Amino acid sequence: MTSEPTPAPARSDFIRDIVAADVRAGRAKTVVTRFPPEPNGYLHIGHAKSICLNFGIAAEFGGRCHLRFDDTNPVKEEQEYIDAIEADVRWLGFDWGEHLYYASDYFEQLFAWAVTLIEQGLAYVDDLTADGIREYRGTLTEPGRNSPWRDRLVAESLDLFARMRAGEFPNGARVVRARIDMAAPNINLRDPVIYRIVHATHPRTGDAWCVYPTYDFAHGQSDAIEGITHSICTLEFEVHRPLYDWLIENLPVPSTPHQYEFARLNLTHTVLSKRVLLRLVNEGHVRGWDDPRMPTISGARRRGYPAEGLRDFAAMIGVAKADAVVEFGQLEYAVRGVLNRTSQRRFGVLDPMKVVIENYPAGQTDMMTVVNNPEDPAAGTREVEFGRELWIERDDFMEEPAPKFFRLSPGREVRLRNAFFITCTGVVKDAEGRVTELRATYDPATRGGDSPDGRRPKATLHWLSAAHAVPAEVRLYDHLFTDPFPGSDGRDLFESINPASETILTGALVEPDLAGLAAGETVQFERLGYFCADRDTTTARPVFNRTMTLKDTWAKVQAKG
RNA sequence: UGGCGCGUGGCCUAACGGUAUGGCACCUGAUUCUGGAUCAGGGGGUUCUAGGUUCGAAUCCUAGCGCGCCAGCCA
Repeated sequence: MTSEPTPAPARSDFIRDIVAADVRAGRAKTVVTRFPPEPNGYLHIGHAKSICLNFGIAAEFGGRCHLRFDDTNPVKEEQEYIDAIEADVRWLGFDWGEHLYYASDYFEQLFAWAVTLIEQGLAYVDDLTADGIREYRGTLTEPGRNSPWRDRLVAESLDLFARMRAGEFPNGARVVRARIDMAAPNINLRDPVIYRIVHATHPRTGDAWCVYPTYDFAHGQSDAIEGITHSICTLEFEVHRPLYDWLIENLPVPSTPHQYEFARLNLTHTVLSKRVLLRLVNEGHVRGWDDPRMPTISGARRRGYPAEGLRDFAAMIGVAKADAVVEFGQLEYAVRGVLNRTSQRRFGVLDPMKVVIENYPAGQTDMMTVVNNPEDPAAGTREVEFGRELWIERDDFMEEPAPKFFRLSPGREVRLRNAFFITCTGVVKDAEGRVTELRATYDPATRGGDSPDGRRPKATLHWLSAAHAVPAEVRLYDHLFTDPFPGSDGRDLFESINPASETILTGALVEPDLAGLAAGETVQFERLGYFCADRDTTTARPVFNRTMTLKDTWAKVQAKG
């Protein structure tokens, strides 16, 4: 039996502490959270952190988590994004059950509540233009001034709001604003806009509306309608909380949700901003939202990151309020841990070099029994063809071995994994003097990879039978940005896009059965890393994405010089 | 500058007034048919600074410094 790795105990954090205290004190009978994406782009790893937090808390406290699309801005939102977001959340391993909602489901109620506010003198229709509103808003240091329309008759505002809805006015002609305090030190309280005119077709409501609530007016009220107890969002909304609370207090909403903020995720060597990601896609820097280099959930999936790895990562980095930039290596550590125990091993040679075993009979084929996954005995073994002509990795040979290089070189013996010991007896060179082929002898007594006399070569190499290996395309991936902090210090982040973020190898060779690997399946190419069949793969032309390399001590030794 | 928030080894994070936690990274050793994995051990922190309260401060108070967010009819 395999011992299941004990899942990291869900470490507590300040939000879980708050939820626990609320449950203990009876302030929340059932914990209800929500993940509220705007369908204006694909989800990224930062969203994964939020998804794990919201769904995780709901599960841990026996509550529920809603998936709610914050679709209040039809000019930026699309059905394609809605579909992709649902697929990504599901793939990540979470289930919202019956609780799929849209802010647009509440448009009628939201409109009615805006009317309520107007009736109470807590909101008004403003005829100022966008520029006008900006001028009246004041600055960080100077208070704003009241709009000339701030004290207009309630009846007049009501009439105008109805006509706004009826489509009598063009975009931007008027807005409705909450009537709070134009001198408030918190600018979000200086009569924030709660409704605006947008003549655009909404992905769900079509042309039913031409007035749409702003985020501030829609979010908290949607939370209240759904009975959300803990509305968890990122730090940039902290300054909106007083407005969130003001609206909940002044409206006859059915429940009293509270907002809590945590620090969004930042990762080195990449960018977690839908705006920037959209540009990378639109400007063709990548092949799409699910390009394996993208930090999107769909990109991670195509790259070969398992959902469990992303969840482990989220648990590992924790949740706090301090702005943080997590090293990319920590993500890789989490993902590699999952891949190590779940991936079957195979042989793949990225940069092939021919080896001829001179004392092995031509035309003969031997079947070697090879372990599929040393971490998982249940994965069993497979039979791999061995012959006189083999391929090994070019990097595994050095004519003049560097210090600490203990792979193959003339006169040296190494082990071919699960096969035989071979000794390099000679090299063949081309006109420029470059080694193109090796000659070797094998020791028949070492069949299977062990020597009866106890000899233990310092290196074990992966290999492929030249007569059986199949060609494959292998796509190597590296950081999307060379700069660990793209765009910091005012630099243009597009200038630090890594030109070598993708390297396509067309001359790689793999074990024959890999031609049939289904898209999305991951294997470890022994000694090289984890590779996943890309969705472009075909039996005739297998294509693999390198998810990530193995930890490489030799590379580290080399780097030190 | 006004408001809000945040500063704990290279990175992330814990501490809830009782003498700095854990993970990543790094180093060493063991083990190994992947220079992988695993196991064991190790180095590294004047907890941003300066005052104060207290028997005792990373925690509380004051001041300063640094960083982030807010002046969309984006979210």
